[in-house]
Amino acid sequence: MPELPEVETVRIGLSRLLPGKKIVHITCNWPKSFPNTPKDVQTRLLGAQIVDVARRAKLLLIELNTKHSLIIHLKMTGQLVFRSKQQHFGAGHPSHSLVGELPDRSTRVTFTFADGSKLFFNDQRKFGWIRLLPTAEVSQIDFFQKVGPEPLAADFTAKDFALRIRRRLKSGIKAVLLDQSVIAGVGNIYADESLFGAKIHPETRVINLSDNQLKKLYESLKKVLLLSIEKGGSTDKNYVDAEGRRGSYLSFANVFRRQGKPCPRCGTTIIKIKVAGRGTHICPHCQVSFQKTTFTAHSVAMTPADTIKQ
DNA sequence: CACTTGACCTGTCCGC
DNA sequence: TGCGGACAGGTCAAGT
Repeated sequence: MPELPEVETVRIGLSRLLPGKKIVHITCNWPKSFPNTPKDVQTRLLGAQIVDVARRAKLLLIELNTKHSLIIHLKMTGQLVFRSKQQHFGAGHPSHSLVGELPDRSTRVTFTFADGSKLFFNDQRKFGWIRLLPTAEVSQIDFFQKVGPEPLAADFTAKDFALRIRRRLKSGIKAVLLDQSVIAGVGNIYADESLFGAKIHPETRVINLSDNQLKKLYESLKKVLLLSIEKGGSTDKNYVDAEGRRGSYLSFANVFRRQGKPCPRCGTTIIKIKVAGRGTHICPHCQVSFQKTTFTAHSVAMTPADTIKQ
């Protein structure tokens, strides 16, 4: 489930390994994973050298010296694993790698470089994709036209965050966090973790969130994203970094995949519910709805849905 | 407009 | 043991 921290971890690894590499060969056994025409590949990609590796939202951008870029979305089960010539022949794969000999059953695309090293695009569920585009056109694709700001950008303030979240006043806050056109890069794991950190129930309507709650959520979101990047992201089943290593954030997670276990703050058993069509993990004591926290004990507890109906 | 559902896919797990 | 079905969740498109 690569989200911002996982894609950023891959970017950090690839930006150390790939610049200067010259592409000499490409194979693809699932055309939907890399739908460019063979002619495009032949003229725009073979012989190209990698200049830089960048990230925007959950997308990786590999810039080439041919005024073209590769855009890669890992979706749920995508992996980009680099192997040097030594790792590939003779010495075997590195011992720290979670991934065995490559290519394997899930390998969709293989890039071979002039020095004999390789980059493998593995994707068990085939939802991910790679596309080749003129670099000048990258910012024009639909996704980049509508995607929201980077939550970790230095100039992205709590005020910016609140303004963007409040464009969806009637929606539940988790659905809004997951909406890539509001804020870039947040998926199921960091939505749950940031809401827990801010003590907000994921079904709370945005209209019922105070300035202070949104400020807390902004801080909580940035905190979990930064911690996860520090820990190399979250590996549930599939995710690995550019060298095939797992991320360890999930052992620091407070609620995600911890249903049945005690809340680290209050000890109440964490539960899993369904919100916005996603599995959602909450502490039912810490994360109560806005009304329940602001009305006195003897007043009638109203759910956010009740408020909307009135 | 906001929300839900289905599509894209495969591997895993659960119950029978 | 095998089989059907639910589930996992990023994004888009279509339907309510």
